Amino acid sequence: MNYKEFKKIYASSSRDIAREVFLENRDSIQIKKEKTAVKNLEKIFNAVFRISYKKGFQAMSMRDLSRETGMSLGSLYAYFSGKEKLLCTIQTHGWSIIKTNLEQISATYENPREKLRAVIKGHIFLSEFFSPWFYFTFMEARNIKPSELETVKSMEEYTQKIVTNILRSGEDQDIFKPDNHELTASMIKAMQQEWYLKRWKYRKLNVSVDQFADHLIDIVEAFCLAQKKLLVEDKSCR
Amino acid sequence: MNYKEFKKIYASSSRDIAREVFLENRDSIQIKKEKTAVKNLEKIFNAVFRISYKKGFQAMSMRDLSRETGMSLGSLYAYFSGKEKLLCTIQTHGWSIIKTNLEQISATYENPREKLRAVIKGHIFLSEFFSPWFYFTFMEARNIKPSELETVKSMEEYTQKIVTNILRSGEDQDIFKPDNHELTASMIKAMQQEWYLKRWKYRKLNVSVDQFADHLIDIVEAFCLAQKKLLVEDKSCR
DNA sequence: GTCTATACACAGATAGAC
DNA sequence: GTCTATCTGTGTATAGAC
Repeated sequence: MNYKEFKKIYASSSRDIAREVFLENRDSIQIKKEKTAVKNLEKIFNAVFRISYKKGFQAMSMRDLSRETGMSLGSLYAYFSGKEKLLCTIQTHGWSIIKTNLEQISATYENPREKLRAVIKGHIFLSEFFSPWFYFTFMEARNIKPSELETVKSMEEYTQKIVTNILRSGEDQDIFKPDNHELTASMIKAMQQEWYLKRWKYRKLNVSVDQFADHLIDIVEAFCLAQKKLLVEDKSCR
Repeated sequence: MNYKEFKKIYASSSRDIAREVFLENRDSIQIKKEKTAVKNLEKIFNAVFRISYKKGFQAMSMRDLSRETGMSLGSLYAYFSGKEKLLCTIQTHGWSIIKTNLEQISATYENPREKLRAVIKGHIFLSEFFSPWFYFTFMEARNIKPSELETVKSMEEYTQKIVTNILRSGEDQDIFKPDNHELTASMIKAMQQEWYLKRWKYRKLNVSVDQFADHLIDIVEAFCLAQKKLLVEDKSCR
């Protein structure tokens, strides 16, 4: 699977996402007309991403946001009870995007090697597709209040556990060599994160998301595949 | 080389660092007595790191800093002309720590394989030793003003180029296999960053810096070493 | 549902006593 | 060299007109 194919299956527009958020927060949002609410939520999120990318969420003032969205301060507060709530909504929904999609991908495959590939690629493609959400959830994680922080930390552990488990079951089937899988999973995660944290770098280097994902998988497989089988079975899964 | 040995060679205390900063900024710092200035600079930096780690530099108020250091607002402004300058000083010095030390390590080795190992480990050990500095330079990079930002970006490229060049020269000597070395260097960097960005995770997993560094090197070598030579020369450099 | 005007808190920064 | 007191701008948030 490459990114183009991935998009066909998973594509959901930023409008769709805004609609999800609207439905989840119907009671706390003062605007009741779905169409207007969704349209403005989309505008707000995009503005938040643009501003926070440059100077961070904390440094973004509500006046900045008002200017960028073209909406007044009063209107903004009709959509969110405050800046804190806005942050929290984006964080929570960001994580739910990651979780939902990753679970779906993971469930699609059985064979550990294929599954590992799918999950690694899937995560990268997701992060490409929802790149502002991914960047934001990572960079602004520090700013959420302690009570919500637990949720975020457990999400982090959860996505890592998916990979760890694949490596472990692959070891049981003699497909992957035995090792500290938790540590390997962390390294994989670090490389995946690289894609959305330093996207500007790869645009400059002219590296496509497919190239990046393939390179990452090559690295992982060079390390994880049981050595003796490497030469013999190399072509089996390609 | 392991972390313990590394420390013996490169160890410089946070007091030493504070002294370096003092000497570099003698003219802009109002306090002229070296001993007091250095002692307080050290206190300020440590406080900045503690507070920014939790909520980010932007969210830290000068009053927070005053409370944490036990110094008054007035005193703080005798050390720095403003919050912006404080940020800039830490960023600049952080990068100079990285650059100086990495250059030194890189110059010590000749053989590409050894050199690659040394540079990878060196970077991780450095980031362990100066972990607040590394974390801060990464997370607060967005907040510096555009004019200084160029310096920071070029530093980023510089450290990556060191690794790219090692891989390239290793390829010329048939030690590493041909590949997109720029991309590989990026991946290596991402994994190195993982150590100081998610230090809490590894403390929790009980993974030592030596284990982490060795694991990373294993991954890199499994991928980079020219395949045919792998089995034959495996023990040569260990 | 969206706007303008404004309340009130707190930020960064400085002056001047000690 | 360090402190307290204070200036001034800007931040978040709300009230109430349209």
